[in-house]
Amino acid sequence: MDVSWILNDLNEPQRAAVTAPLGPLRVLAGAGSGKTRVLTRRIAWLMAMENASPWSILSVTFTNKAAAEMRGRVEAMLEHPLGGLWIGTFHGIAHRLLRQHWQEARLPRSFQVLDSSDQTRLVKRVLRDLNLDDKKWPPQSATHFINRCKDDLQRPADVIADQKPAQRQYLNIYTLYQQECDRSGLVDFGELLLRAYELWRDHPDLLTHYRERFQHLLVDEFQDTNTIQYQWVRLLSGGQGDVFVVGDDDQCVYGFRGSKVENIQRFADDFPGAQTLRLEQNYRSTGAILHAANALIAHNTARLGKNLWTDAGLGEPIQIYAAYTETDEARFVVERIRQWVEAGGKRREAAILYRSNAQSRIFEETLISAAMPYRIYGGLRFFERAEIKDALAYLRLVANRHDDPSFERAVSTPPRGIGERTLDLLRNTARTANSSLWQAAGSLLTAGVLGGRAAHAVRTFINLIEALDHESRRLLLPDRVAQIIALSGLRDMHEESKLDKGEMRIENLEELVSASAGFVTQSDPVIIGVDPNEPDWLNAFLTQAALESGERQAGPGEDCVQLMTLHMAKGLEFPLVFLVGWEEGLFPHGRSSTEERQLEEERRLAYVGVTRAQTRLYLSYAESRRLYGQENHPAPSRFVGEIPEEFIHDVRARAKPRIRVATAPTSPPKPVSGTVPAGLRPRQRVRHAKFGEGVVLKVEGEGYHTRAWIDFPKTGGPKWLIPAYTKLDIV
DNA sequence: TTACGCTTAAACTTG
DNA sequence: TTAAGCGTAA
Repeated sequence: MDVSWILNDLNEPQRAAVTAPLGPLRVLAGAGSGKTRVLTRRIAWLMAMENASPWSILSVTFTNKAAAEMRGRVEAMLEHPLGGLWIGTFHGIAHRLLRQHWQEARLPRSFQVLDSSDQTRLVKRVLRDLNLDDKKWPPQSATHFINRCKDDLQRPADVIADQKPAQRQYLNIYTLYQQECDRSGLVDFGELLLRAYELWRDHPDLLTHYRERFQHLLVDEFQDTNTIQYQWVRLLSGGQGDVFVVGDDDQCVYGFRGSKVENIQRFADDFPGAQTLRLEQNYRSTGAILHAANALIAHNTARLGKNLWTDAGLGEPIQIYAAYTETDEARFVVERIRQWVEAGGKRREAAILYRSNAQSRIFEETLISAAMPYRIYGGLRFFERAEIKDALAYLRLVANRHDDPSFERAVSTPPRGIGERTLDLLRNTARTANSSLWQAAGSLLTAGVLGGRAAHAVRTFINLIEALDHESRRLLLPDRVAQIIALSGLRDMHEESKLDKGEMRIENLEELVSASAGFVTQSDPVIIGVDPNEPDWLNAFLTQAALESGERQAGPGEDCVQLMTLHMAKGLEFPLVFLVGWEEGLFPHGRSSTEERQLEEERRLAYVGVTRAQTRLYLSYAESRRLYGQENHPAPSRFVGEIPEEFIHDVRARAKPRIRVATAPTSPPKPVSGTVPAGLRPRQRVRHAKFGEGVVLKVEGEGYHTRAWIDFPKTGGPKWLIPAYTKLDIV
């Protein structure tokens, strides 16, 4: 059988990975080494050569974007649709399982998915119920505690009761929070994974069924898995079988949300017979950029070890700019982008990458005054906007009266005369009766305990929701959404608003209507798990809204400079990259610089940043920075000092020696391999791709400025070559 | 009950 | 600096 269409344009290690025999396999894929390509080709290989049906393949990614891309690439390659092939995020797949087996998972049939802000609201309510001061017990910390427990497979009963009273209190919060969720049929993101795990753990028959079905398991970005995701993979595969995981331990930058770099490291122990392959050839960056990245990451300990190399020449040196102030830094960056564009480059080829979102403002201002189009990624996403959340609260309440977080939100927007006092009464009633707020409202009305004005307001609200449901029930989803937005009074509220934001909010609400229309036309009922005969589109749409909080960046074609955090840049590449704000306290972030573990994560982030660049890379820091209204004089980041001098060009002379902050146990940078200008001596024999073998006659200059007079007897005599720009192999 | 001015605190982020 | 959260006035 002809498999060249799968294997052509793959290098040797890539080919080895794609064609590896079935069994546990770990592919350590460095930045820019063709990771996604290997994954998609592996799927094609399984189907072509291992006779795998699409039905038997499960491919897991972390983001919806990655899942969509993977699906698209596989479909394009195989030229037919892939019914039965599951490609999705961990959460998406878990959700699908729970919809299918809601009874075994002990969930109500129409359970709702909570997104993180819903979760925070619910936690706040629990804090109030427990009479806890949210100064002393920040809702964020409580939420974090709950999520970390779930990430680590711990139900409240499994949490080891610590002596520390703080732990105890958080455990109380967790317990009550979970009771609330269970009572209202609400499932947060961590719960999706935990329930799906327990579903299999507690139902061996189901587990067997899925083990038999999914013979081939593929996991992308394995370094970012947390404990439960890792255990879920183990459970499904039974510790053996065909498990193909791809990742790069040097790019694990999500430790703060539970991902464990150890998972990729211990894979070989937990999956007996596991093979490891390394993809180390980089197709993205120049030699100088790669050497710098290698040297930087070599300061981390506990790595699996990997050295990226490239065929490309050394390229330009990395340019470091020591700015006077943050304003000067921004001015410098924008000026260099202007030059890039003048020289024929595209604006979209330039990326400004920073550690934290607060840094974007100054660049934004500078870009505006330079009249240069730009796009900032990140920030508020579509489904997280307040006006959208308001509308969703009404939709959810229509779908499920007992959704308390939505009740609370809808009842007070737009203001309708139901305030804190009445709400408190509702909450107390609901808590004592162990019922939802909706039920509490009903019983308070019949009991006649509410004052005249409050009673009227509550009754109006109840009637409104009932009316929204009845009058829109027969409509198609988009019409239904539109009607609910209109009748809820949300639309009027924004129309009457004097702020100019009102107009934009109405546009967003309209966008929500078209999003629902698009959802209906584009979704396959089977994939999203609704009954094709009697589709509950509203519920499915609401789930989608929580699960995919909207990566709908207004994308159309204007040529824009790209601004984003280093985290968001993972997986992307740009010809021209600016890594800004490399200052102690900012990067590494002040909260991370004390603990070695966190510091290493920061360094991995630096590594991710450097390896985003294809041809030209700038690093910059400000000697003086105004931060939170205060003047600061930070030291340059220790990471600057970890990049070898020989790959650096200083745009402005800096004070030397370069500051090297002593870091605890670090291994010395490994010697760089490949095309280093050093090491050329007269009489040395070298090989050049075009001119063949030659002999070095004379070497002039040092480091970047080395040039060599080399005699190529077979191809027309001696030539001046600059090792920085051409690849020379020493024979 | 709602609206406005003062105090406070400040990472990264996918589902 | 700025955005969000809280206390007080209307």
